[in-house]
Amino acid sequence: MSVVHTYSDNEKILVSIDCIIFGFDQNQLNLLLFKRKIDPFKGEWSLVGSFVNPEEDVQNAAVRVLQEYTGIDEIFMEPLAWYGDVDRDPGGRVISMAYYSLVRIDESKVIKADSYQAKWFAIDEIPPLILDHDQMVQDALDKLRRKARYEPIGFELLPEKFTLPHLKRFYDAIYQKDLDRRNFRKKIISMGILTKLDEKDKSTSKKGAYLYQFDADKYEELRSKGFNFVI
Amino acid sequence: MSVVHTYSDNEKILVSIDCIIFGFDQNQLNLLLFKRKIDPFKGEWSLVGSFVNPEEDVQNAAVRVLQEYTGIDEIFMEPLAWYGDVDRDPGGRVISMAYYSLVRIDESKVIKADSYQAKWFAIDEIPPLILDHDQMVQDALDKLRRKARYEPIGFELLPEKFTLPHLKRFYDAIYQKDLDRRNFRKKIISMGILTKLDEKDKSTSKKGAYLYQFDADKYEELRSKGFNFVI
DNA sequence: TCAAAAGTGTTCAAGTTACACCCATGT
DNA sequence: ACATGGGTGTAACTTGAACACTTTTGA
Repeated sequence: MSVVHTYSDNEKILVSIDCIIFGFDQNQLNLLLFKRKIDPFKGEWSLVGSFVNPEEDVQNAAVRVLQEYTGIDEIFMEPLAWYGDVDRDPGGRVISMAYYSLVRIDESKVIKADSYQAKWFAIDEIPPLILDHDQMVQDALDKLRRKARYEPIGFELLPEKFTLPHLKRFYDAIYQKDLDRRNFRKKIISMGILTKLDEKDKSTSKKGAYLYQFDADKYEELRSKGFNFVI
Repeated sequence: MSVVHTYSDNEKILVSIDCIIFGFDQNQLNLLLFKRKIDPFKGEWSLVGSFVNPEEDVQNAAVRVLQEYTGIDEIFMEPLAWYGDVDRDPGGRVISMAYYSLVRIDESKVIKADSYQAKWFAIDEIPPLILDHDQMVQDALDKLRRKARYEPIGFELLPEKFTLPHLKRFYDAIYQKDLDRRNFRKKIISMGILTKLDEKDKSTSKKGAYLYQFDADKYEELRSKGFNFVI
């Protein structure tokens, strides 16, 4: 009994990955969508995805797709969920694994928007998507909201240098409410994971707001001592 | 261009599910393991699993396996993660999706322990497992610990009727520390999701401890009003 | 000079932690 | 009668929520 043939009685299935790509501009959470290039549903709005090759790790398929479509090398990406119902795709039996990823819109200019007909959509203006992609987006949003509370992943969506009002607008968007400016400041500053810079950003006010940077090393150091990020 | 043949250029892959089955006795978190019946690694300790049939939903494959091996119909089960590296299984390219599930040990007597050589292992006495099953167990443990804090899933592991000391022992085991008896009581009782019964359980003390039941309806009602379970 | 956003401190309520003694009962 | 685990209350502390005024500067 050869090992190689051990599993040969079992039937194989098509496997794909889909990527939910979030961005954040000054006020709004955004989602990157593409016009589908293959049938069925050719020309309709869709997440980006790809079939998984038998010779590549599932995760590599996602990295490959994200690089190809956003042009970004080091992209924040996490597994979300799989979608495995028999009839989820009228094109055939396909099990899809979804990754959500967070990108800085300002770094992703390299997206081949023209050739792929890619477009950023504000989160409350997303058009109907193919298959169960609406569900995937909803699941990704839920996960992002939950995760943003307990881990400093919001910084993945902001520019390297950001102002506290900008950061607050991110949490306002995530929570769909207006946090108290003073309490927010107090809390985030007291964590000691931000570095205040001497520069100001004047793009949203005359007075200008100080720029800050997220200190990932400091965060790791604190975390190893039991610190928990919570907003 | 027929829809059915749209995806036919792409290669299929073997897909399986694996189940991490947790139980809890009086003091210990336990894991149900089985001796593997097929090569490679025949006879070694393993999670239960199965290949996914092209005609069944992924989730149904997990339900099928859990029913078959534990004899329990309505089992608590949630998706955990997928494991998709090319070389994770020397028997062939197999992508596995793992579900973790919580069972009441007292309800699972029907497990066909003899024919399957199944055995409950205390969580700190788990033997080496095949493939990446050790990793799966670790991931499931992490998820269970995180989840047990914010959702009342601990009750899935306890008998229908349980004492507060018993419940506390569950959280002690999860957190690996000794919570304060009085504060624990105060907190869990004040949530208003437990029903106190008139019976006592004397199996662990002479005085006996009152039995309680989890009130799922009440919990749902409170949750819809914004209540958050946190221990 | 004024409109618009940025920055700052204090008070109060609520929740969490720490902690010590009595109760019931089987042996 | 005593050892063992079960049950209860209170005070100190920490954390989160609410809230108003001053500063800067471009137009």
